Amino acid sequence: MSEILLTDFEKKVLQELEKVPLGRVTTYQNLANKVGKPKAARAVGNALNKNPWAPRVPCHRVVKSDGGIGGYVFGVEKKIALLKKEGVAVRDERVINFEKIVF
DNA sequence: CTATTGACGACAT
DNA sequence: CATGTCGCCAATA
Repeated sequence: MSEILLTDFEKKVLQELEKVPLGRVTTYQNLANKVGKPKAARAVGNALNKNPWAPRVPCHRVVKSDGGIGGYVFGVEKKIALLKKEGVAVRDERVINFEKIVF
């Protein structure tokens, strides 16, 4: 049963997130900007939290604009582990490879 | 419609 | 650099 229980805003966010290639990370602010609402970074985070396709969409590649790890439905620790595995350097819940961020 | 909440951001201290 | 305060937006009760 596949029905859309998501709003346009959430759909846009998830669609943009799907475009993020492996080994790279994006920011909530950047996603918000892509959906046409550069000030809705907070709402973007909420959208990911409701994300029904957690593993399908790379929600673990989203970090805060200042390099913070942010959050993760399965636990921040899990998110960090995944990022490191994909080639993103992280240290104390903080992304180091800022160059790896997709703008 | 109003109030509350939340994976955020920028700025002040 | 860490913490606190305000602002901004969308979803939900």
